[in-house]
Amino acid sequence: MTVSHVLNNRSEKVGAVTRERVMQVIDELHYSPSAIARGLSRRRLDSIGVVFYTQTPSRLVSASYHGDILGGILEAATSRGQSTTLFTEVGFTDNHTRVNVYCDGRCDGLIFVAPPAEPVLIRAMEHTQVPFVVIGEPLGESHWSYIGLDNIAAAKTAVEHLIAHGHQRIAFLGGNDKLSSSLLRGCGYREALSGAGMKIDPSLTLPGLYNAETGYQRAVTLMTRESNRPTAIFCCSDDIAFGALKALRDLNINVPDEVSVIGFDDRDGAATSIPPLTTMRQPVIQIGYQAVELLLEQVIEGVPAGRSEMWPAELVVRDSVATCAVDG
Amino acid sequence: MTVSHVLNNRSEKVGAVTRERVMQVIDELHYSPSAIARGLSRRRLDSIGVVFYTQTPSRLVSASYHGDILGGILEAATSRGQSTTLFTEVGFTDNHTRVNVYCDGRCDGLIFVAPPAEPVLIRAMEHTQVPFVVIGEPLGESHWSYIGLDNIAAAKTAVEHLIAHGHQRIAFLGGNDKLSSSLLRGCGYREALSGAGMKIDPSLTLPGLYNAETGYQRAVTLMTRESNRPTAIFCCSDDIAFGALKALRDLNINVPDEVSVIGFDDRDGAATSIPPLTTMRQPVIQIGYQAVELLLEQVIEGVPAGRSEMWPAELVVRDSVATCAVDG
DNA sequence: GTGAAAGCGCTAACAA
DNA sequence: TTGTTAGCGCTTTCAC
Repeated sequence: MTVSHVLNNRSEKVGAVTRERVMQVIDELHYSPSAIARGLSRRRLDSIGVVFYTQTPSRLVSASYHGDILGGILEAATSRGQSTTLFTEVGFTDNHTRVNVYCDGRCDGLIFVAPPAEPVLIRAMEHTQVPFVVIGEPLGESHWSYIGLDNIAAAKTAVEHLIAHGHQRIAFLGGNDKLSSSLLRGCGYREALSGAGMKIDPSLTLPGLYNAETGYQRAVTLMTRESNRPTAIFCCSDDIAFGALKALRDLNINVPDEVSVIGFDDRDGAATSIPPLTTMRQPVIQIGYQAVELLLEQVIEGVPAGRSEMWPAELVVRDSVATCAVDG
Repeated sequence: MTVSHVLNNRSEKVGAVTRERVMQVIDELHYSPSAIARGLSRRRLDSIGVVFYTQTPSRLVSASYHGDILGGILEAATSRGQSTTLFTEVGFTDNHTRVNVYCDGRCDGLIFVAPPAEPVLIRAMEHTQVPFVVIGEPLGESHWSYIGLDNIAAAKTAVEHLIAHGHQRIAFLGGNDKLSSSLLRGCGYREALSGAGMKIDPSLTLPGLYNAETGYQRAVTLMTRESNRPTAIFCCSDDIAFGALKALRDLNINVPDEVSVIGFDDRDGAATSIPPLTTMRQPVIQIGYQAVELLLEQVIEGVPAGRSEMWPAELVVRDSVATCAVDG
C-alpha cells in the first residue's frame, strides 16, 4: 500500500475506486496510522497538556474545582480532536526543571490551572516556543493569556450580601495563602467592607487551607473567644464553609439565626448541606472549556498570546444567611 | 553538536570533559530533546492512557471515585516517569472506533476504568498490540488483566452488618445498571440475605443511577408506600446515601433510630453528613496506583496480561446504623 | 490523479 | 570512547 494512498485518504483528488480499495486494505490489515510519526512530521501532535497544582498528589482532582475545570477542558479538547495529558506540580512550589517535560513535544500547548502567585515555572515557559494559557488571575506577565474568575468582584458581592443583611462583624476564612484566588477574595472582602464605610478588623481575618478542617478549626476559634465574635462568616470555599457549619452545629450555634455563613464555589453538597448553603457559583466548567479555545487559537491559528477573559461569579441564595440579629 | 553526544548523555562511557562541554552547549541553546522523535525511534513514548466512562462528559472527575482513581494513577505514573493522558467514553456505550485513537502510538498502554459490563471497545483492543489493564471486575475475557474491588464481598459485609443489627427488611438502592459494580453489589446483597436464611423481596431492590437524586427518589418511594417499608437501606454509593438521608430528613424519619442507612465509598462528606454515614471504604487510590504498576509490567517488562488482583473494602462504622427497633 | 524522494529528530548497531 | 549509517512512519514537494 503506497504512502500516497494514505495521504490521499485526506485529500479529495483520488479515484473513487482506488480510494475504496485502499480503505478496504486498511481495515483488512487492521492498519492504524501512527500519531507520533505523524506528529514528528507535522510538528503537531494534537495534544494539550494540563498542569494542576496540588499539595497531595493523589487527591488533586477530588476537589470539585479541579474536577470541573478538568471536565470542561476534556470536553472541549475532545470535541476539537485534541487529547489531554495531565501533569501535577506538587506543593505549590513549582520547579522550572519540569519545563523540559512540558515542552518536549508531547504537548502542543499547555494550560496552567491556578498556579501559585509566584509562577516560576510558567516564567520559564517563555524561553520556549510552546503556547500556554493560565487559568487564574493576571498576576504574572501581562502578555500571557489568562482566563479566570473575577475573584475580587465575586468576594465583594458575597460580602455585600452579608452587609445588606445588616451584618457588621464579618469574618473572612481564607484558603491557601500561596494562591491568588484566596488573596484576591481577601481583597474583595476588604473592598466591600471599606465600600460600606466599615472598618477592617484584622482579628476577623483567618487564613488557612482550602478544606473543611480549616473551616472547622477557624470557626471554633472565632466563636469560642471572649469577645469580638462575628455575626457572619465569609468562607473562601464551600469546603471551608462545610467545616464551619459543622463546628457551629457542634457548638450549638444556629445557622443562620445566630450566625450567617456564606461559601464559595457552589460545589456538590452545597444545596443539601444543613442549612443549604448560600454561596458564590463559579462557572468552572465554562472556564475550562474556554481555556482550551484560547489555547487552540494560539496553537492552530497562531494568534499571539495576551488575551485575557475574566468571568463573573453568581450569587446563589439559599438558607445560610439571615438578617443580623444583634446590633452592630 | 553530534548526535552521539546526546546519546552518551545517557550512557556512562563518555569523557567527563566532552560530557561537560555537551551539557554546556545544551543549555546555551535551550535545547530540549523531542520526546516524540525519541518515541518514534524507540517505539515507546512513556505515556499511559486512562479511559473513563461517564454520562456527562464535563463532570466525570467530580465524582470522588474517578477523582481518586485518577489521583492514584497520576501519582504512580509520574513517579515512574510516565505521562498520563485522559480519555472519556460518553454514555457507557463504548464505541470500537475509538480504538484507533487509543492505539495510535500516543499511549504505550491503557487503563480502562470501570468499563460497562459489555466492553465492546476493550474487546476490540485485542486486535491490537497495545497492552491494557481493566479496573473493575473480571467479567470480560479471563486473559485480560484486572484490578479492582471485591464488590460482592464488600456488599455482603455491609448487608451482614445490617443483619447483625437485627434488620430483616433491607432495601437495596442500586447504581447504574450497566456497570458491573452495581450489579455485583446487588449479588452481594442477595448473598448476604440468603446466607442469613432470609428471603429476597424484589420490591426492596430499586435500581437507579450513582447520584443523590436516585437516593432521594428511591427513599421517598420506599418510605411512603403503604406496606413493606424497609428498616434499613443499603445504598450502592455514598452519593445515593446522601440523597436518601435527605429524603428521610424531609419525611421526618429519624436515622438511625427509625431507619438505618449504609453507604459505599466513604467519600468526602461521609464523615460529616447527618448523621455521619456508616459506609464501605474502597482503597481507590491504591487501586489506581496498582493499575499503573500492573500496566507497566506489561509495557516495560513484557509480562503477559492475565493477572488480576481484587482488593477488599473496609467497613467504616459511624452513626447511621442502629439496632432494628421493630420486629421482623 | 499517482508515485518517488527527502526529511522531521531521535535511537541503535556498527565501524573507526 | 567516539563518529557514521540506517531507519522509526509519517507529510510534503515535486516529477510523472
